Amino acid sequence: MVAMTRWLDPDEQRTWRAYLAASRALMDTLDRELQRDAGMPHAYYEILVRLSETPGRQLRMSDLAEAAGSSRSRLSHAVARLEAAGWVRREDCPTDRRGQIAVLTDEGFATLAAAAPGHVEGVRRHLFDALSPAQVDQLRRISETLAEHLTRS
Amino acid sequence: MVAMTRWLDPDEQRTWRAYLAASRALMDTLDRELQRDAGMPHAYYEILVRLSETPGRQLRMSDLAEAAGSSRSRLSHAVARLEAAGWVRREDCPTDRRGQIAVLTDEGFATLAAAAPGHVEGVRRHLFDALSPAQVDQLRRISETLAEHLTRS
DNA sequence: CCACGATGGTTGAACGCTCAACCAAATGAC
DNA sequence: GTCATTTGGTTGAGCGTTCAACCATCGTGG
Repeated sequence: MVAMTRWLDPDEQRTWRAYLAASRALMDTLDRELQRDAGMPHAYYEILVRLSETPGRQLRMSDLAEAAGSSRSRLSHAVARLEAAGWVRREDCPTDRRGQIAVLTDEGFATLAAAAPGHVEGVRRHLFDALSPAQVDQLRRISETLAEHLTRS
Repeated sequence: MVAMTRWLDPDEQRTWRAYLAASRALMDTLDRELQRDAGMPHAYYEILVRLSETPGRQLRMSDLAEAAGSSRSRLSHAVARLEAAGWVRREDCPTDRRGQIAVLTDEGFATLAAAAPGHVEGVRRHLFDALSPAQVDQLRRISETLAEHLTRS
């Protein structure tokens, strides 16, 4: 028994293409701005943000990977670079000898603090300024639904 | 005069983080599926799609870059790989000696045709199946607004 | 007609991500 | 206690993207 492909109807096509174009353009723009103004890609910025929000500004590698929506491998490479930049330091975990703890350094925090206003301004300009309050609400619900759906599958 | 940063309020924060998580998870998933099932990343799939929709299945490099939302450089590298795979062929442009035309080969078309059902199924499962018809409509409007806004700035 | 700027496209180096392989430590079964 | 499995994390190779530099050709003003 062959399952027929459930092709996209014209509305879905249009939606999917618009979504692709918009999300690519948005992330490309923000990534370029961040690279230009702060010397780091958005993925690295997000790692620093997650660390900065944590008591002690530190997190187990695994937890940090989960928080940043990253694979272990990606995070490992990323933290290696962030460490070379002096923004993060690695420490051994006292309770689990396999564990590593990534710690945001003062220099990393300062770099983040310097980068944040410009980046937030970018997010506002490129995303929120273009949408009505109702659309922002819709986008939140849609995104939460999708994120939920994707982690369950 | 120093402009104060217009920080995100809690709702906007939540929206932005949900959006980031969802779009990253969605594209990561689709990219992985496409790589596994068709041996190409999503960006390359999209290039083949654009070519396939065109009369003669060919496009000037510039036009193709625009259609695929890609930089010239990215496209140049990508087409080089697609050419090595035998899915695309380059031809000289008869009317402009600077120009290059990317042509989808029969083999490229066949590969695309083989990959499409699985990919479309993925888009449906991971995106449309999770959303109500109203949400799909909202997502389309939001995306079109954003895409428009981003190309104007 | 020619000089100059704009356009079309490519290239190579640097960088980030993915994938699979790998090691070490923890956990659980017997 | 010992062995197998799972978990935590790293590594290196291969690939795709970016950025800046570059070359060739086109179009235009003078």
